Order: sequence, then C-alpha cells, then structure tokens
Amino acid sequence: MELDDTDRAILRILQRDARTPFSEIARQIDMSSATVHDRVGRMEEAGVIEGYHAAVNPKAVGFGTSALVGLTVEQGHEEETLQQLRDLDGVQEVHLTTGEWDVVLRVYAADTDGLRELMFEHIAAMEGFSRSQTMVILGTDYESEELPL
Amino acid sequence: MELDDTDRAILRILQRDARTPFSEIARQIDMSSATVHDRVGRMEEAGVIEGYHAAVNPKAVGFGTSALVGLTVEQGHEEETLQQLRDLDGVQEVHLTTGEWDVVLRVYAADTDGLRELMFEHIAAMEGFSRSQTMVILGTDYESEELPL
DNA sequence: GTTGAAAAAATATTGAG
DNA sequence: CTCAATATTTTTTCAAC
Repeated sequence: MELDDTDRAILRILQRDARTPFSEIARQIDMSSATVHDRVGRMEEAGVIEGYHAAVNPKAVGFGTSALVGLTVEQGHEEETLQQLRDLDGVQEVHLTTGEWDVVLRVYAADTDGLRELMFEHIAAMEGFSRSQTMVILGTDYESEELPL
Repeated sequence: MELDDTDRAILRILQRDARTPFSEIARQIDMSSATVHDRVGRMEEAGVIEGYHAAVNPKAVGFGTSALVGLTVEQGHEEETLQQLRDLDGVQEVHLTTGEWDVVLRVYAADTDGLRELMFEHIAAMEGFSRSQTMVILGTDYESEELPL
C-alpha cells in the first residue's frame, strides 16, 4: 500500500495516542473526520496498522526485571526450540539474529529469582539448548512505541 | 496501586485491543461499563496504563531492517552519550545492561545501507564511543505487545 | 478522495444503593 | 464499589461533489 503524507500524519498521531478521536485528528491535519475514518480503515485493512494496544507499566503488574538473552541453538532443533521459546511465559520477543547469537530474546520476570527460574529451569532445560548469555536490563533509558515517520 | 483480578482482566483486554468499547469489556468480565470506566480511569491515573498506541507495521512505512546494537561507553561520557543516542532517528530503545555491553539499543533503518549510515556516521562517530557489536535481526519469530497477566 | 450531515454507538457523568 | 439513567461525544454511514 502506498502511503502519502496525510496517511503518515495520521499514523504519527495514532502511534502517540491510539484513542485520539477522529474529529481531533481531522482538526490537526485539516481534513474532515470522514476522510480520517476512511484512511484509517484502509490502513487497518492493508495491515499498515496492526492493532491498538494499551501500554502497561511492567513494574505495576509485578514484572520488576527484564533481560535480553542471547542463545545458541543446536542444529536440527531450530523449529521445536523456537516453538518452545514462544510458549514460555515471560518471553516477550524472539529474534533471529546475525552475530554471536542465533536467537535473542526479550524476557520479563517478577524479580531476579524469577529470571533465574526462567533461565535455568525452562530455557537451559530445553532440548537443543547449547549456550546463552543473559544481559539483565538495569534500566531502560529510552523506549519509544513510535516509529519515526 | 493494588490491582485485583478484575483490573488484570481489564488490562488483558486493553493490551490485546485498546479500542475495545467499555461496554464490551464490561460484558466480558460481567460488570457494568461504569465500573470499567472507573477502573480504567484509576489505572491511567496511577500510571499502570501508560498510554494507548497504534502498532504500525515497520515494513509498511519503510523500515525494512532492524538490529540490536551492543555498545561500550567510555567512562565520563555516559550522560552525553545516552542523550545523543536517544535523539538519533531510528533508535527505538536504549537499555543499560549487565554483561558484555554497557548499553544495548534496538534500532530501525530503511535497509542495510541505512543501518550502515546509522552505525558508522552517527553512533561510531560519537564522542565517548568505544566499541560496538551489531546483531542484525534477520527475522522476528515472535513479538508480543502484551505482558502475561 | 473528499465532504457535511444524519444515524448509530460508545463514553462520560451523575445520583443513589 | 457498583448500578442505572442521562447527557455528551464519537464513530459510522451515505448521498453528493
């Protein structure tokens, strides 16, 4: 799908606040809300907008610890290993990467003890596991939900 | 703020779809929409809900490449380096980590050439830069916007 | 593609249990 | 905290340009 400047302006607003009323978006980009409605619908249809999500404060719901985990996966076990990783509670992202690790995970846990449990009892225990490195996130200096459009 | 099961049920729904009408949430959790309204308001107030964001497909808006970048920062340059990193276009997350790297970034670029430009012309050019490792994300097997509540 | 206006639906507010 | 009723606002639709 081809996006023009108007579409990108709408996306910028909805990335920042998905609950901005169409009438308010219309005011900001100087068009009618029917147009905004139409364009948003087409972008949803085309998969440009993948969804609308509430951002929940991890600490407020008991996830005090987060980490990036680099993993090496043994050959022949790729498929099942990825499947198992996806299904683990606390595993938020599973990326296939170049460089030192085959897979890098973003994981959440209640505390360091929960992280230990996730790492030793679930991840290291998987068939096909070979080695890992855990980079505990001491703090997140910056995290944007918005792509620079 | 203390969250009960009802609050968590509401959060689960809003994480999945931030535009779910309060009446629909009320139906799903078997309560009145005024209650839902009230609880959502209090969770927003308390910072449990940090915001509502449209998830935009990165490829659809021209970001075909993403990477994780491990960085070592020279002592005495921490503050200014973090500030500069935050301000770079394409830098989506800045995490302070234990392990091999002081900082790990999540970056987006149009293509590998854009990534090269970001790395060599902007990041490696910063004062206080010492060394880095770029882990290009070949594919994201799984990425959830939802915390497991 | 866009618009303005009408219809439908959802949300905010209020008062009471 | 919860409910029910009402007022307000937003979303959606549609004929017309």
